[in-house]
Formats: sequence, structure tokens, C-alpha cells
Amino acid sequence: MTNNKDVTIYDIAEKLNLSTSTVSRALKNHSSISKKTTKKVNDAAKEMGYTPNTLASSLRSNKTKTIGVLISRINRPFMASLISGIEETAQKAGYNVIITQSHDSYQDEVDMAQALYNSRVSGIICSLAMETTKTDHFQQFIDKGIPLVFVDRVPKEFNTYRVMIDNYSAAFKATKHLIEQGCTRIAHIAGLKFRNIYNERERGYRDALKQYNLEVDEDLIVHVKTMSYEEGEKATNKLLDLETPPDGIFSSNDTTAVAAIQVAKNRGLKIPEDIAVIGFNNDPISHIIDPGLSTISHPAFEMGKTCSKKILKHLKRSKIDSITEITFLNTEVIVRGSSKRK
Amino acid sequence: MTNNKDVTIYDIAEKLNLSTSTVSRALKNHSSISKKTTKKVNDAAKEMGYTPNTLASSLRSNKTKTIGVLISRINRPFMASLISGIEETAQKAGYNVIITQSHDSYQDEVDMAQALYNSRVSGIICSLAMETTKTDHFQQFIDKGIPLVFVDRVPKEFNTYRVMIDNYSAAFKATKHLIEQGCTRIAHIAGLKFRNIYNERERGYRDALKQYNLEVDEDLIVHVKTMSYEEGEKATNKLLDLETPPDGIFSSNDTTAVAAIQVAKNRGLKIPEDIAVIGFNNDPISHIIDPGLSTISHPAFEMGKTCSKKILKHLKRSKIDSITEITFLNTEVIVRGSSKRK
DNA sequence: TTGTATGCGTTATCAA
DNA sequence: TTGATAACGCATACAA
Repeated sequence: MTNNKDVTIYDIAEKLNLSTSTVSRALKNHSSISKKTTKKVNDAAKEMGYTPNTLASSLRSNKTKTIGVLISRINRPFMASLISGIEETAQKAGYNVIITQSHDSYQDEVDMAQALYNSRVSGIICSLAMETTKTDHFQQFIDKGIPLVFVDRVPKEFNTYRVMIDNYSAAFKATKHLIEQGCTRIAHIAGLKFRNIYNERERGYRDALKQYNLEVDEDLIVHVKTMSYEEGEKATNKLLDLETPPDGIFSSNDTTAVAAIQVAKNRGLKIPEDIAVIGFNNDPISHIIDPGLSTISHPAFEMGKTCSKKILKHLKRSKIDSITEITFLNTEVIVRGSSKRK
Repeated sequence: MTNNKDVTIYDIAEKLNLSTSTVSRALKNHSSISKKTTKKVNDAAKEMGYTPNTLASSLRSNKTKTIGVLISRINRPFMASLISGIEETAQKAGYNVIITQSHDSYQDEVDMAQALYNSRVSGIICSLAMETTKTDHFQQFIDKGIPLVFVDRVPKEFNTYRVMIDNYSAAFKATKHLIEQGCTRIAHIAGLKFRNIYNERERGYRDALKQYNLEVDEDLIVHVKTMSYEEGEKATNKLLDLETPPDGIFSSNDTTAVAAIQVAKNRGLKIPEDIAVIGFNNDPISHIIDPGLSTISHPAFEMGKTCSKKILKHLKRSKIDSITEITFLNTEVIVRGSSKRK
């Protein structure tokens, strides 16, 4: 087993009778080094199979060129696209991305935040765990001047970057769309209230009804915990069992919306004639199900790019000051068969 | 803006009138340090807000506790689950995971492999880019004794760990299943031949037909480039336009299989009576489409876990020797409505 | 059980 | 334009 020692700048310096400082500078094409020497060094480096040791460089320069990511779970369409966007932008700028998962556990989130801090990441991007209500574990990044970006599931109060969509107006638009299609009894499959994004969506739904002079019937609002397919089925059955069932459903994610469609179809209802459905997220399933699911676009990839950009931009500044900046990305109503009556 | 200097073991040592070596040992609960000192040090560390500098530790000990991952794209269901499995196992063992994407480009793959090498990752997990045919850029890991695991899209020849499924027998099973349901003219929507996994699937399909004395009709085999929904539609239309159209389709992934179902339904065919369909991967869409898509389970999460385990196990050994080890994970036929005739 | 001294590979400071 | 030297924070061989 060949277990070669790495070639270092010291080896190059020795071979060329130069100092390590000259070699170090030459390798980064520093302007103070002559073209000739620079070329000589780079040639030797290539020939000798030199590979820079990022670790040593980071330790010395106190810059890691690494962005830490802390999310609930990778294997969700939204998260996967988010990371993809983060990574692509970071990669182009020569940054690495370290991924960690909280599995929606508060303790895991605390531990991972610490691990990322210990790795001396240059910046951190986080979407909060379901369980999380306190955010003390992020204070250390602020104290150290490390840019912190919360995305999608963001805390209400925190002086830092936040990248999100306007859940309130997106929900408003979705509900309004159903109203415009002629729905008069619109139900809402809602997420947990203590999570901001779901609360905002519910608020948008309620306000849209009010604005169009439709009654807000509490029986038509069903809260579900994890927004899973099974919970969607249950919620829908509950709604359709009502004495006066709804003629439209606005669901807080696509998974439950798809469940609603399936349940309704199985009960012999016609979509969208008997009941129109609109979801949220624009997951891949939404255009595969029959009829196609109307939904709200959720620009995950774009959000990821934005997060990385915020961090990269912050790192370029010399002046460091406390920052509170909320970026809202646009969403739009995507109309497909499940709600298109006119 | 508070931009505190980090607390180091030197600060702790000074405060407690100890040497840095004692502090260093105490912090890792080294057995040679007295309980009393250990406690004193740890208490002081907590009080002073000490956080270990992973960078310095890694540089000194030449161990990074980091696993590098190099895949085509994160935002694919299979890849997202794979990474999730990798990360979960690594996280439990105190390892970080750095993710990089090749975007199926050879050049990106080479660059990212180099970046991971420069970061001195402890191990690397890779699923090859579509474009990749040479694998020289991975030799450096072998030379250095860094464990390398190829997963799913693996090179044919390379003395290292490989984690994959037996694509041949999975395809054989899928085809056999259609035959058992009474199909006699079975088509295959196939991937590009030069990619091993698709070639193996095609081979399994052909051998199954032969074994059951069914003719292999080249007209029934359609090769598509990227296995996208659109390509699946085209391929299906082509097949259904044949003079004697197929009564069954085995598709090399779920996306094209779903496309096949939709096209067939739109042309007024009944599934599975007129034409039975089976896919590959068990993507989430497969149980949402109507009828449910029969498919082959592809244990992505499990594969990810296996990859991490291989690396962690390798790193625990003292004896380092060249390793060639191929691990096949089990797949099974998942029967849903799209193929269940009996 | 604790301390001394040194080095990991690089970059920054200062001087030449 | 180049060089000598120290420093980044930690871990380890060796000595006490």
C-alpha cells in the first residue's frame, strides 16, 4: 500500500532553492513575485504532485471557505432542491458545503450547530427543526460575526438574514383563486399553528374569505401534525363527512392535497366540478396526478441560491455590522386541472 | 459588533496554571489525567466558552472526521435518500459530510474530487457522472490510503469498495413478473447502453424473455437518453404505434414508466388489462399515480448507510491493504395495480 | 499524573 | 522581488 507523504510547499522550496514564502505567494499568483519564478514554482508543483492542504491554510488564514447547512431532512423534494441551489452557488465561488440534519429534533439541531461552529464554517444556513422554539444556540455565530441565514422555517425574532416566501399572500392568492372558480365553501387543511409558515398560510386563507364576504367556518379548518399523506386522507374524510361538505380545499402542502384528491375520487366525487383542490409547494407529484394539482410554486432552488449569495456577499464586506434583512421570494399560483372550472 | 477572539486551550491552561498538554488531554478525558484535574478543566472550558478548533486538531492529528460525497445532483429522490443515509450514519459516528455535485459533467467531477482531496477528507463516496468514462482522478485517494466507495453508478474496473444493487437480476425479476401476469409481448424502455446499470437491466430483460421462450423483438426495445418524462412519452407512443403493440412494458425508471401509463390511458387503453407496466426505483410517485405503479425497490437510504459504514469500518483498521469489495443490496418486486392481472 | 518541546502546512509580518 | 521567522490551535513523544 503506497501511503505517500504529501508534497508540501517546503518540498518545492527546497527543490528550487526558494523560501516557502516565495513558493506560497507564487502558488497564488501574487503580484509581487516575478513571472518567471511564478511559472517555475507552478511547474514544479504540478510535476511533484503538490496538492495544497486546505486545513493548514484555513487554520493560518482563519478562513475556511466552507458553508454549513443545517436542515431537518435532506430527502424531501423542497430540501433537496434548496441544498442543490445552495451548493451550486457555493461551488462556483470555490466554497464547500457541509450538510447536517436535525431530523426535526431540537437536541440534534443544537449539537449540529455546535459541530458546524467547531468546524469554523464561514457561514451557516439553517431551516429550523419542527421542535425548535429557542434559538440561543445560534447566538454564537452572531457574536463571532459569522453570517447566518435562516430559510423557509425561520424564527420570528432574530437579527440576521432571513430568506422566505410570503406565506400569507401566497395562501391568500390560492384561496382567492378557488373563490374565482366559483367555490363558496372552501376548506383548509392546515399545519400546526405554532409554526409560523403554517400560521401565516391559515391567516391568508381566512382573510381571503373575509375579503370576499364568505363565512369562515371553523369546521372547515382541519389542523394536521406532520402534513403526511395519511393525515391528508383522514382530514379529507372528515371534511367530506360534514353535513354540508366543502366544494373546495386549500391544502397547506401538496402531499395532503394529493391525498385529498385521491379520497374524493374514491368517494365518487368529480374534480374540480364537485370539489376543487389547490395545494402548496409544486412538488413533482403535482403534475403527475390526474387531474393535475393546482398549487403554489415554492422556489426552493432559487431560495438556496439566494442563501448562498447572502453569505458570499456578507463575507466580501470589510465593515461588519449587525444585520437584519428579510428577503421574500415570489410565489405564483399554478393552475392545473384540479381547480380549473372556467 | 462583538468579534471575540476564540478561547483556546492555552487560555484555559493559563487560567488554571496547567500546561496545554494537560488541558488537551483533560478535554478528551484521557485516562492519565486525574479526575479532579479533568473536572476542573472541563468546568473552566464551559465557563470560559471554549470551543475546540476542529481545524487545528485535524491538521495536527491528520484526521478530519469528514466524509466527502460526490454525486451528479442532489435534487433527485434517489440521491436525496442516499445522502440522507450517508449523513445519518456519519453523524452518529461524529463525522461531517461535505457534499459536492458533478452535474453529470466530467470536468466538474474532476474538480470536485480534487477539492475534496485538498480538504483532506477521511473518506469519499462517489456516484459517477453520466459523462465519466475515465477514473484517473480517483487514483490519488487509493494511493493515499483514503477509503473510496463507489455507489450505484460504479466503474467497471476499480480496486475499491462498490455498493450497488444487482441490476441484472432485478430486471430479470421485473420481466419475469410481467410474464407471470400473462404478458407475451413485453417492451423495454431502456437507458443508454454504455452506462453499466442500464446495460445490466437490459440484459436481465432479454434473458428473462429467453428463459421463458419469448421472442426478443428489437422493435420493442427503445433506448432513451436521460430517462425523462418527455422521453418516456415519446418512447411509449412509438411502441403503441407499432403494428403489433406490446401488452406489457418494463421501464428502466419510474419517471418513464409513469409517462407510459399516462400515455396509454390517454389513448384509451386499460391498465393493466390492455397493457401492464412495471418501473424501477420505487419513487414516491409510484404509489400516487392511478393505478399504482409496480416497480423495483431501490434501497437508496440503506445504500447510503452502507457506504458510510464501509468507510467508518475501514478507518478503524490498523492494517491498511488494497481492497476490492462489492456489496449488493437486495431489491424486490413491488406489485401494485399497474401490473396485477391475477 | 503532569510538563516541555516540537511540529502539522500554511500564511503574515517584517526586513532585506 | 525575495527571505527569515513567527504564528494559527492543537496533539504527541518524551521527560520529569
